[in-house]
Amino acid sequence: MGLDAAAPKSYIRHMSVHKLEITAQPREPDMPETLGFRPLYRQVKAIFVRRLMDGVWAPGAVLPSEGQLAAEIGVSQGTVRKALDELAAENLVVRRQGRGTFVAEHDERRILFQFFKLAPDQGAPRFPDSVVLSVTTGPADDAERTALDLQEAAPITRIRRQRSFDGAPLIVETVSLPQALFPGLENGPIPNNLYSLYAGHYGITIANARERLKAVALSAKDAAALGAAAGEPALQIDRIALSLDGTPVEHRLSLCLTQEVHYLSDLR
Amino acid sequence: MGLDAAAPKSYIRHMSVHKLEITAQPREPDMPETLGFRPLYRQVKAIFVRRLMDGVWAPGAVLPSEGQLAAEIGVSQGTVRKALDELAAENLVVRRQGRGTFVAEHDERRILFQFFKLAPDQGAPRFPDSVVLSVTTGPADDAERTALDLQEAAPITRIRRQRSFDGAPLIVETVSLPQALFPGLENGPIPNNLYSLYAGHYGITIANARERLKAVALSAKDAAALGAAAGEPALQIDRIALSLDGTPVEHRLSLCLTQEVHYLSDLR
DNA sequence: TAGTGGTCTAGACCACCTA
DNA sequence: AGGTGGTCTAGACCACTAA
Repeated sequence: MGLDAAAPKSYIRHMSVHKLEITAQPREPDMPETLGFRPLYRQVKAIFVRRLMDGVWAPGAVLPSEGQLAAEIGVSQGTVRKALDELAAENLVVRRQGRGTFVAEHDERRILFQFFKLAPDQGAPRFPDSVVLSVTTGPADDAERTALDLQEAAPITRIRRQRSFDGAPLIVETVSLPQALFPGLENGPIPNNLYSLYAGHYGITIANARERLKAVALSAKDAAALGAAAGEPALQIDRIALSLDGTPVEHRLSLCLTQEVHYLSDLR
Repeated sequence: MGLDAAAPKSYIRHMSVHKLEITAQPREPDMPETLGFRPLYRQVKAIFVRRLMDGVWAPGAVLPSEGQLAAEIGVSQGTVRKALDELAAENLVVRRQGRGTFVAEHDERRILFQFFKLAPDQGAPRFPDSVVLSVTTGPADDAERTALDLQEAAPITRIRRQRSFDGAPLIVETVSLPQALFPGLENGPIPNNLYSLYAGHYGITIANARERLKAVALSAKDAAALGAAAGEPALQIDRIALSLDGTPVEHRLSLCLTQEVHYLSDLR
């Protein structure tokens, strides 16, 4: 690690005191001097993200106070603050006035807020029940290779499950995971909250995801899993979930009956 | 207007100099003193939003510099900056280093980025062509009354149109608008970019929107407008668009064929 | 009461743009 | 060259929480 040489001269005096190396990166003469400019607070943020990835700061844990971090890294509290603010904006960290800054957890509250966009037409959003239909392994198919950015035929673990509200089938989905990242997952029990499992058991934090939605007609097989008629319209959700460093680590193809439920998208 | 009395005592000295009144709001004795606390920068932000609503700052215009605004209002540049940063985060304002801060416009670029989430499976996102099928007026139906938070039977203008990529029908939608807010709209020409019309002709800025998605089977009428078969699955998008002050001003019900197109939702 | 994050200020300097 | 937003610092005080 180490902070860029892009830090302005006037701070060098200050920075020369702290523990981080100033890695002098010589620039190409014909490159504008500012092309590689990265603000200090982003470098500090990168240090923090690294600590999250490495498990130095585990989910639920309290971070050191802003003042302590500032002193440790050798920057002002305002710079630490700006770095933490960005992490909070990305839901990687939760700040609570008077208490401290905590590493975000994948509890049901967060998942409901960030990752589960299906809500009942009437009533409050809630977490569905899950029944695992099968857990299988095999080489990645084309869709999985594209989604997960994998080499040909990389081994994949697939979880197929049905999810429901009060016993009424709602979703049938297939979750595809690279075995290299989740070894042995196919042998253990599969909890309802997968992201909590990824974090707790494999040290992989899902940071964000991208979903592509289509309306499709149910196949006979999917219809059977949902107790619906083949050909019935269903909402298809194709999700790619990314870890802290932006690597795609999960592909999920969900089919949802939307008679009494909708997908909520806030355009801000 | 005027800033809260909640401003800390140490700033009163400073604030007594500037032009804004300090409206003393007496508190209930049993209420915690901090319940009504609103940071200075949010009060400043509210002043700016008001100027956007009143058209003092029109779409595309340059705002005064941070320093000028700070001097005018009588707060520090940092406080103005924090207010503008939030407006930029809400896409109400665009900041460009070295140039200035501009009022956001509803040009195609912004709409594509913020409001139009349908993208071709292959190729770059783009704006569809539109053909107006009908413009009608009438009393609000139940769905419109709920969506637009209207009195019973408030008059509504409805625009029904078909949208397509390269002549291939993609969307058939009905846009419902309160006539009170958009008088005479039913008589004029209907441009492809409605939000630009709202802003330019009626001074109404769409700030954000909420969409609810379902998969449905096409009715015979909608299928005809799309050149598709009745019963075919379609993505139904139910949008409520809100103006700067949070008032719902537009309801839009769209039906989309998603064979070669998907709805993109980023989970962050 | 002590400690945390949140707000606010003041001032310096940097990166970027226009002219 | 001059102006704009962007970064960084230093220090004070406020709001909130827990012991």
